[in-house]
Amino acid sequence: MEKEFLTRGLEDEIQDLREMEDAIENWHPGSSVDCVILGYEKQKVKVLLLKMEFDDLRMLPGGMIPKNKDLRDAAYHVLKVRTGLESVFLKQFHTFGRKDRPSIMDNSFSEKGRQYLDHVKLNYPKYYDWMNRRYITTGYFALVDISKVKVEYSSGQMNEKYDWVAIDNIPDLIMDHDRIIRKCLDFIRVQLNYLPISMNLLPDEFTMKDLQKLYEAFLNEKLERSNFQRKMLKLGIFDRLKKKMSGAANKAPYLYRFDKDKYNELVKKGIGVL
Amino acid sequence: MEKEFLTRGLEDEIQDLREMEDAIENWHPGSSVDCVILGYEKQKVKVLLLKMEFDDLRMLPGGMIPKNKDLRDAAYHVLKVRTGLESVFLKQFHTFGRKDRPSIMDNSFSEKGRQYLDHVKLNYPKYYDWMNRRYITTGYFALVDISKVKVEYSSGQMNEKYDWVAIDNIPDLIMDHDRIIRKCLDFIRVQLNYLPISMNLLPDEFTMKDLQKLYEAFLNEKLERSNFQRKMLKLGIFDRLKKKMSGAANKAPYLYRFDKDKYNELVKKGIGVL
DNA sequence: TTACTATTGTATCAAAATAACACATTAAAT
DNA sequence: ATTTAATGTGTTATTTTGATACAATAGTAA
Repeated sequence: MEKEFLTRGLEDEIQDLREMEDAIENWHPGSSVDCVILGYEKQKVKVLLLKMEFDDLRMLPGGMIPKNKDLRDAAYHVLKVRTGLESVFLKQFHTFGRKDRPSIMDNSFSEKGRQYLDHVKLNYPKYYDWMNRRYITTGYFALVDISKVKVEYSSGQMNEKYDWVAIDNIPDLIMDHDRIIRKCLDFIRVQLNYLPISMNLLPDEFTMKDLQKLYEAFLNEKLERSNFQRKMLKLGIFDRLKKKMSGAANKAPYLYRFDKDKYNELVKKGIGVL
Repeated sequence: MEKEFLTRGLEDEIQDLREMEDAIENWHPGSSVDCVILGYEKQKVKVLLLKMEFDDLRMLPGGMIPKNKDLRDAAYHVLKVRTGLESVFLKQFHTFGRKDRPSIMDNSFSEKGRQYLDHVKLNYPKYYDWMNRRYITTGYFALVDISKVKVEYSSGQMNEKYDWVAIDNIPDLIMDHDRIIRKCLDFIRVQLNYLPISMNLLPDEFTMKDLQKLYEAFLNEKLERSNFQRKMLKLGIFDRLKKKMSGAANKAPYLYRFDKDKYNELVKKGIGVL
């Protein structure tokens, strides 16, 4: 019976669910974190979405709060489990606490999904009950370099696959995860000029054009090239390197590097966020 | 025994504590809200602080989250109970979730305070236990007109008196409430120009000088008078009224009124917050 | 080699926003 | 009527922003 829902093998799944049931008593009740992990690839801002193993539903990576862990560290843990990254930009942006926030069970599951849930309900009632409650979730967003991300085969649970999805093309998500992403992007847009987005989302060396495209992807509008360049350079947080061997038939652009020290000075002065 | 701690009378207190114990099962576990209720008086920004009945400790007004209420409405409820006001500006600013957030019991109580807590512990162990756990609290701030506030004799609990305290002179507070206030004020300072502070903190009619002093109180710096005036008028959200009969020996300043409709237009355009 | 192309780095100029200061106005005090 | 102190507004210089121009150059095609 169990086997047919379990692509990872019976033992693994039973092991995971048992561990979950045991872990429950070590979790802070009623609270969770969800992470909007953002990257940048092919001139698109993308968000890391998970896909449930037993259904086609997509979700943000999230997790519970261990009783002996800071809320922020719970978010960091999610990030590390999902991306393998540790010291990246991570920031709280909002806490979602509507009374009618749907639980993970409130989705329209496929036949297979429903069967899996019935299975869990029957065999792991404590875990099922725990998941089916109201949660107040705190949203964090992370800015990461996609090329450095190695998505681990994550700690069991109900999801497996993952995808980087462009923010202008988000599919249907479970619960209120679409709202969480929207709120996150609004938050970022408002304080874009005070965030070290190029430090995190771009590779170590990049051109002004790369930087501009990144801004345009977030703001969803075109910017004027020469004025943008002037503004960025005046910030004084970019180091200009040697020329780039651009394979294009035009003047080769300079490469730049984000200067963390100079950015930190701005943060100290109250400009910029960390 | 009970009487000696209870300034409000034995029956009231027992009634309250019993109600608390009964209410516990209707509260969302592990979460709370705290409200930084800000007003403006005598050219000072002030915050509403409560004082415990049985000790000299001060705290922010806060509360639990009823299971059938939105997080935001829980904050609204606190606001209404404490100020009698309903439709005022209220905004979430941060969620505090450190694992070592002190509980309300972790303060250095006076002899009287300790006796009271022992009393509660002995007679209302369920309530005592509930209060002594870890909470993840979400901070909201409200902007209110002090002159319109009528502090109700609040729903029991451990606090009674209240005070409007200038933000540049905050006394010691319980738990991490000082940190919550600091974070709140930082938040406000950053987006001061996008908040309708004059709508809420000032009386209906005010002078440019009043407005400037309010800004200066938040920013903690002097502003240049004529430039400030020009900037405010250009916003187009203030209606100029007749002259004021200022009792001072100088040219009488105009009175202004905050124009909610014009402000709402700005909000629609993405400028300003509601 | 040379001319051409597309894009870059920088300059220019007008418009708008900001900062510093000047000055005439006026309600109340004398 | 005169004085005083703060207000409403104006002026000027400085900085920032927006729009456009133009020379420089890596590659392409001849």
